[in-house]
Amino acid sequence: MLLSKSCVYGLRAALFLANQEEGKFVPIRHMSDKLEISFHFLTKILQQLTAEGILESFKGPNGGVRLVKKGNEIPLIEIVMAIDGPQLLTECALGLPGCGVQNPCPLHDKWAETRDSIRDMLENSTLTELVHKGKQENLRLTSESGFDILFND
Amino acid sequence: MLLSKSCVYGLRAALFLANQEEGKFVPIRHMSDKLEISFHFLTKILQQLTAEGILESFKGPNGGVRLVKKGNEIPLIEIVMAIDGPQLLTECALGLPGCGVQNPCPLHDKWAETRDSIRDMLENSTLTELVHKGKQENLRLTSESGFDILFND
DNA sequence: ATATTTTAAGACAAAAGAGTCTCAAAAACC
DNA sequence: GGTTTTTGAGACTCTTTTGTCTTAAAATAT
Ligand code: SF4
Ligand code: SF4
Repeated sequence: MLLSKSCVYGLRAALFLANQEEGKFVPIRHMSDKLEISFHFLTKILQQLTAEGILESFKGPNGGVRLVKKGNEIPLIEIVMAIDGPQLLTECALGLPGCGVQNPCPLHDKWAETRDSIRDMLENSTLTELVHKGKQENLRLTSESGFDILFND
Repeated sequence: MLLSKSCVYGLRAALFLANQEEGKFVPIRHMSDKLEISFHFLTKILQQLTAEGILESFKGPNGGVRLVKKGNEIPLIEIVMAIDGPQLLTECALGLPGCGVQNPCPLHDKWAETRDSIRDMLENSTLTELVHKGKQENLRLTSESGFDILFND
């Protein structure tokens, strides 16, 4: 898998938050219900995002979690870096240690292209952008079986 | 990681074989030594490739393993499919089950592009192609620490 | 103050991936 | 025939990822 499960869940939660009223704290429980992710697992993941300064949290009633920046200022790459780290963009297809431009393996050129296209995708898509696209096209964020349309609900 | 460890090892071994005299059986032990991969682990992986008809094996002295087809007829994708299966090209970035064109998630378009670029890379590079590139540019296939240059050795 | 709601932290368990080991089976050589 | 060399098959262990659970701490409300 390109992204870890944690990262995918983090992205889904971030998209969910970007679709909420700005500045409002959203309880993790609410998100875990809507997104069909284990509450405790999601909590752990969002704690990482909080630690990285992407989310702010607030305890107690009316508490929850919210985006620090506006959704249109957060490219997907920020979330991916916070959870999966930079390996995705530094690691190589053949998994050789110490790979680099100065001593590349035979796959380097093609892989570098591909990696760039992955980076482009993650850098040039913001949360808000995807949310808007989701609303316009009535897309879903949860599983097929869930019938729980995130956008426009 | 994009590819599993098994898949990476399988690819490295396949490149190694493509660089050997055509039709010669190469003992797995020899490869595991050269490529710095655990013999038993590599054996298990190559057994998969044999089961998939990508390799032929022969037991006993002078036995070993060899490519069924010529290296220039084997795109990387064949090895990847044999070991990691088709998930890489069917799975989605957000990991939603039942994803598809008819009911896509908001990331679909950009991810589909990226996935295509991965498929292109794997379909349009043959083993021989990479071996030639490796020879021309004196590239390596093993780790930095190993100093064990595969090509031209 | 006390009870309630929420995140924080971390122990714990289950599942998957990576790697090791043992023994069997086939082929060759003597 | 017996020994050696090799792959085949599968049990087993170790590690990482994924997921669950428990307890603490902060905030609120009554
Ligand atoms: S040289 Fe390029 S393709 Fe090879 S391991 Fe390094 S980054 Fe990956
Ligand atoms: S719709 Fe596209 S991006 Fe979304 S899960 Fe399916 S394949 Fe992936």
